Amino acid sequence: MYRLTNSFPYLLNRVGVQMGELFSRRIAGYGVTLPMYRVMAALWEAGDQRLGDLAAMTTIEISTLSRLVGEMKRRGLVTRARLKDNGRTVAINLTPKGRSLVEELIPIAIRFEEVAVRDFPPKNISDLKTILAEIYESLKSLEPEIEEANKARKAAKSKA
Amino acid sequence: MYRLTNSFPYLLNRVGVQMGELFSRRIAGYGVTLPMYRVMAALWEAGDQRLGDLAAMTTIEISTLSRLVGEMKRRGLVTRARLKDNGRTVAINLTPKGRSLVEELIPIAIRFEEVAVRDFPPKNISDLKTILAEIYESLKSLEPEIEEANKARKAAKSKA
DNA sequence: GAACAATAATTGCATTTGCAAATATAGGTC
DNA sequence: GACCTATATTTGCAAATGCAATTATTGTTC
Repeated sequence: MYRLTNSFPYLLNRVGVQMGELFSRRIAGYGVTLPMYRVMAALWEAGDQRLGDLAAMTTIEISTLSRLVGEMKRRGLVTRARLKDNGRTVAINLTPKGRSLVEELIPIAIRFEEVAVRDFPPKNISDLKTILAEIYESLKSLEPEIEEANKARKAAKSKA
Repeated sequence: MYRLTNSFPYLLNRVGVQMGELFSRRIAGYGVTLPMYRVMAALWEAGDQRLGDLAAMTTIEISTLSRLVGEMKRRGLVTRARLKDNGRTVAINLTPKGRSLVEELIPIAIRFEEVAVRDFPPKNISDLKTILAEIYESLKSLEPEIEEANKARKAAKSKA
């Protein structure tokens, strides 16, 4: 018998939402939101990102991210500039201010993660991380059947 | 060296967002959103929920959920009624229409989960689920230090 | 090199979200 | 049983979100 509360997406989402919520509250005093932190931490790891890449990296929808980066630029946390050699794209980077801020926040993120995983052997956690990364990749294989299902429905509708 | 992309919340969030996005698209043809599915699946598992309990179960913020349930009632998917014996609370349930709809959608959710986990031995997946459930519980222990950190900041500020 | 297609980012607009305040009801307390 | 407090839900309002359309630039074809 299926139970939502034992399903993988449910368990996943619940932890994700909750950790996000707690972390948001923890960093609110620094004047940044969770999505802002994610952007800064992504840039800290790999700077000079284009908007689209940053969107893929952070799983933030691109138009949302465009505006978010705009706000962060206004606040002096990041730079954004069209490239000389390819004016379609834009390069986003941390400012020194953004860098020093994210370097204050990262230890808090590390602390949160430690608390989350402390009851489990490191091996389990690293396995878990590997599984999560691989599942992410394997989700791509669902794309075709989504299209197909929707196409089928559409066809049925236009016939009706 | 810390890397966002190897952090637990990052890997978690990414899979959660992506699965949600794909599932949303898959069920869009049925005229329901992902949050609506979650509410229906929660009620299918355990009906006659109060709003607050349903919020806790689904990790949907309570005011958002209040409106969502209102919309779902308008669409004939759920019932909502103040209790006779305790008029503060409301009882939310699936209608027959909501029930038959969610029973169409659950197999799709099962299918998605199967695809997600098919590359791993069941033992690993059940371990993973256990870990996720336990992590969720252990997050509660972060609450006090969030309060404390914010209190400390506040005190420092008022002194300045 | 003009016209068209493809890629990248931004913006308009309607919807969704979440905090805080308001409302509704129940449970003490004197 | 009036008054205060606690609990549960809803609503006002401002901010965030995401789709679709638009803008900007590059690449391709003739």
